[in-house]
Amino acid sequence: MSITIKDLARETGLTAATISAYFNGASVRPYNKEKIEKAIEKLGYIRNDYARALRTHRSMTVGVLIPELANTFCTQLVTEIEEALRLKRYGLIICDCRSNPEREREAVRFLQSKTVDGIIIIPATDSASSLSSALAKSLPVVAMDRYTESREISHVVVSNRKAGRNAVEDMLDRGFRKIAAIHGEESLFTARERLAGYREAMAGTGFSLTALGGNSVQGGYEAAKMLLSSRPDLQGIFATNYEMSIGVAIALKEMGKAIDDSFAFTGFDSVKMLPVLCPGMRMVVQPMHELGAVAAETLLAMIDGGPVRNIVLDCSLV
Amino acid sequence: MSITIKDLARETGLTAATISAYFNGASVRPYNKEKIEKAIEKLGYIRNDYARALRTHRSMTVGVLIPELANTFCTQLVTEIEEALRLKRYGLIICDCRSNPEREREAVRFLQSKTVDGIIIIPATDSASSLSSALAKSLPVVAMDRYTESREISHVVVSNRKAGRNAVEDMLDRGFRKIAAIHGEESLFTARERLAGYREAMAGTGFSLTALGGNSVQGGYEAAKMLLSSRPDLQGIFATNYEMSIGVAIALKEMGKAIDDSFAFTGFDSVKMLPVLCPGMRMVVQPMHELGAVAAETLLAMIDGGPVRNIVLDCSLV
DNA sequence: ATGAAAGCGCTAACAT
DNA sequence: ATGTTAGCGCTTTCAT
Repeated sequence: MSITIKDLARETGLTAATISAYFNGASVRPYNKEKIEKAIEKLGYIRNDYARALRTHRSMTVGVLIPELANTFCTQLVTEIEEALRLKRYGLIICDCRSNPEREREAVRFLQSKTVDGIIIIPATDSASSLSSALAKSLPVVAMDRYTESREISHVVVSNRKAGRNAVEDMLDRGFRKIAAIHGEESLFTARERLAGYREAMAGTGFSLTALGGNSVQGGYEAAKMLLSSRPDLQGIFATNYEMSIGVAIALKEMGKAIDDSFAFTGFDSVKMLPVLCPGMRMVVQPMHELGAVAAETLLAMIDGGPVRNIVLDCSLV
Repeated sequence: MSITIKDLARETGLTAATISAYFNGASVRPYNKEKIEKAIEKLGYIRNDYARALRTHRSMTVGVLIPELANTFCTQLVTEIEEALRLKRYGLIICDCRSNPEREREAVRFLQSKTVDGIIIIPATDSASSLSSALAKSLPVVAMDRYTESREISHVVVSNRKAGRNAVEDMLDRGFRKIAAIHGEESLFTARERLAGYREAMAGTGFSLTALGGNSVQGGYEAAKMLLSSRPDLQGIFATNYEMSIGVAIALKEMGKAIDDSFAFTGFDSVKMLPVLCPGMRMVVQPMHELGAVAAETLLAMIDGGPVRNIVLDCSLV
């Protein structure tokens, strides 16, 4: 079938154990080392991770489980995680579950059947129930973006409420008063928290106006149009996620509403798109790089027996 | 360590071989079947794919290798592929290589070390050299989106040139004459072909105007602004990929240029964004679902000893 | 520094 | 229908 360590043994006249030793950094006579390397090259040997993992109970790969591959936030995060793990010589198996808890559960089992050393998940719901099979085996798990109710897994999230509060306070500080929020379903942890931040900031002003944008471009667009036409006195909009921010920006452009002394717009996350779509606006940006790095680091620490950690990172306003 | 087939054997009083037979669909006494299922449930058994693959030389997983996780086209395609493979009970390992040939090569080896049964790749370059280690082991490979020079791998692509030609001919048919193309680097197969389609369609008109948009939102935006301001007589724009189409749409909106009898815009692929950003425009859309399905099907056929196939699918104009 | 031998969890003859 | 046995490719004592 495939080239194995035995083929290398035959080729070099050494034994499988020596070849293995070579791969695992034990000392090998320079002369033999050279022979081994030549044989690897010649035969195109690639180590079989399955066999290795079977023996060592370490696969040097971690599973990353996200709700949607189509979601920019998720893929950005995965990219950062990958970057961080690759430095530690860990591989990645990426799964998505189409925001479907049933599939999420399946995916966890898939990852376990590949004997990953740990899982980083952006949970599709606030529940950790799809992780039960992993937790039963005390497989290390790090959840990102939202909290689950589980105490056995680490969490790496941003301070959504504070980010929302800061964003709105910044608008207030600049003299805008009548600010509306366009938010996602309150069943979502992040949407709920960011909206709570808006409410905290607005509490003193006596003004409050919120519209559901369903976390979609279309939803944000429609909500913005609705708000702007029904409330011509509106002085600002705060949108609580990427997609809705895009929708709002499109609506503003379409209605000829400029970002100036009389109107402010603060969106979320849309670093690439928004600056060209809507110059002058402000944005809450999540520390993607740090999120990925910290999640990776936390997971690896757990794999090495480290404790569960709950880490909250701050967003910045740009 | 983990729960193994032996634990099931002990729990049920049967032998490992019987449990294995159960998993592989052989006939097992109903009474024992029930006992096995109960034990699986009780112990939370998850089959170890590594051990299984080690024995069977089939991992029931395929590798999917894409240039960028951040690229919508890629992730959409992966989603479709996943959908198709899941029906055949195949799992997926997704890798991205940041459009870096060196990483692509590494990723291929990573996938091989996981003994995937085959690879579906959206190549980062026109070369198949990063696949050499896979081809050396005659691992089935399907390339998507662009051709490579290799005859050992299957290709599933769209008729880019024809799509470009059709798109532009459609504009010509509607009476627009002075049509410009905003295209990507000609080193890219798809960009080159789509531009060639534009040229073929425009050949009879005596008009030709092209601008490089670098396949980015920003690039498309700038190219459109440049074209529109330098050529006020322009009657249409054809943008040859997703990102540039978005950029063009933003530019049009910003310049107050409407899609009407005097101006046409045809973009590429942006099914979700463009309709809200720029109603009335036309779009070339690639048959994502079919692409994914055909690629999956072709790969599975190859895994079962089927031949190399080169498949070209048509795009539609919406 | 290298070899011999056992075993990781599973499947595949073969025997019963 | 089930048990016995051997072995997939690798690592890991334990000898040498």
